[in-house]
Amino acid sequence: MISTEEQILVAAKNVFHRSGYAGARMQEIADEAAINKAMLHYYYKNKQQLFRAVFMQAFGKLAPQLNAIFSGTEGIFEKIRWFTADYIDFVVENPYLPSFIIQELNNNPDFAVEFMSHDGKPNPQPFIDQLNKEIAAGTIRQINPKQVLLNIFALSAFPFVAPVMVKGLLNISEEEFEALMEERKTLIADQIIDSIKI
Amino acid sequence: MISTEEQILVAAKNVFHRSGYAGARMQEIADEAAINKAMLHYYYKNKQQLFRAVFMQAFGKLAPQLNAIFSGTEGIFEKIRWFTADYIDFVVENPYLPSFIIQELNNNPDFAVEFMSHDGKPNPQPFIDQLNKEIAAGTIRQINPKQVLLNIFALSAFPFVAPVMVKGLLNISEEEFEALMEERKTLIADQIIDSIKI
DNA sequence: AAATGGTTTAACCAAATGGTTAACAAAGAT
DNA sequence: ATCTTTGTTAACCATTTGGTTAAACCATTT
Repeated sequence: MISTEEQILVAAKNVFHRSGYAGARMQEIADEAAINKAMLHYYYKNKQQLFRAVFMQAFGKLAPQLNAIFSGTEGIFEKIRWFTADYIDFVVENPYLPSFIIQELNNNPDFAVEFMSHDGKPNPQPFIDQLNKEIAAGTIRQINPKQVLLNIFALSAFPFVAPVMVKGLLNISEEEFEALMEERKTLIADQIIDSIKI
Repeated sequence: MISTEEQILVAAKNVFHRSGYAGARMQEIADEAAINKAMLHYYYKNKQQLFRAVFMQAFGKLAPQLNAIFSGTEGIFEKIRWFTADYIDFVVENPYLPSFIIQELNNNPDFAVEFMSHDGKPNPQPFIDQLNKEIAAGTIRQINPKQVLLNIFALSAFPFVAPVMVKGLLNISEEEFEALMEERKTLIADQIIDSIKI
């Protein structure tokens, strides 16, 4: 049997991911957890605290993915291939995560700054240094490392951040979407590597 | 002197873009428009109607950008260079637009399907056909046109969809961000063209 | 100047919402 | 066995929120 506290967290995750902070209702979370609304406040002081727990858990899942590419010891091409495939695999299993995190960071500026100075925040500097070193050594093209990083994120994350728009515009079903994402795991890496290799 | 109805729309745009549908408060919109709350309901039946007006106006600004690349008569390379530069220029002036549209499409599934069957919805088929023709003619590489389209959107839009996350992770100021975007106007196009040209 | 019609306001209302309380049950601890 | 802590519930509360109403305002027409 799963503990009530965890039931709450699971329910809260579902509701917050589905509706965002402002759109989520405490009653809806209680219903989804099949418990009394008062229990929410027994385990978590208030909506903000509950949200914080959900958000931190969400980001806690994503952070290792980012740190892998930032701090690993592998070569750059290796890292890129590895990250894009891993990231897409992971996000297919947790489709609401990217849009949830990005939306809430956008909408709660005060929360965002507090969070951005947090310990768990991944630091891309090692990866940028690595790119600069390769550039200096002449092994890759002279491209702004921050642009490379941005491209990796953009190509990997965008379809999951804007799934409704993407499916709507491309006029594709959920299955076609997943097939596209599968194809993307190698396609993206190839394109990024092509864009930096000499 | 600007009409009250327009004052309301401007204020509503600001508040909705800032806080999203669920987070927006009618009182806040009234305050921002410096009018009585009852006026909102005099000109627009209710919150949903007001939101619809704002959303349609927002998408109405973005649609021409998309239709340009979808239905223009230019060559593909030309189109890509033109679109990326134009899109970034436009979005720098309207920074909240992409995240607003994508967020609301994600959060209001019923609204999304209704909207996706709307007339104004851009149709990418001509562009996809164009890519397929070039592939058949052997003038560009054999790449899934939908992936190309997705890449164009991802690379162009992502930084504006996740500005807080991007600025936070890359640890850059607003000015640096804008400089990056300026650089991106040509960089993105080069990369996409590189990825499809033989 | 009286009537007309659109516009604006202050006050009000019902429902929704986040949160609390007090009683009660279960489970350990003494 | 009894006391104490922890978990759970139903009822309740204060505030917020979207929305309404009726009266006042004001420009134009008659």
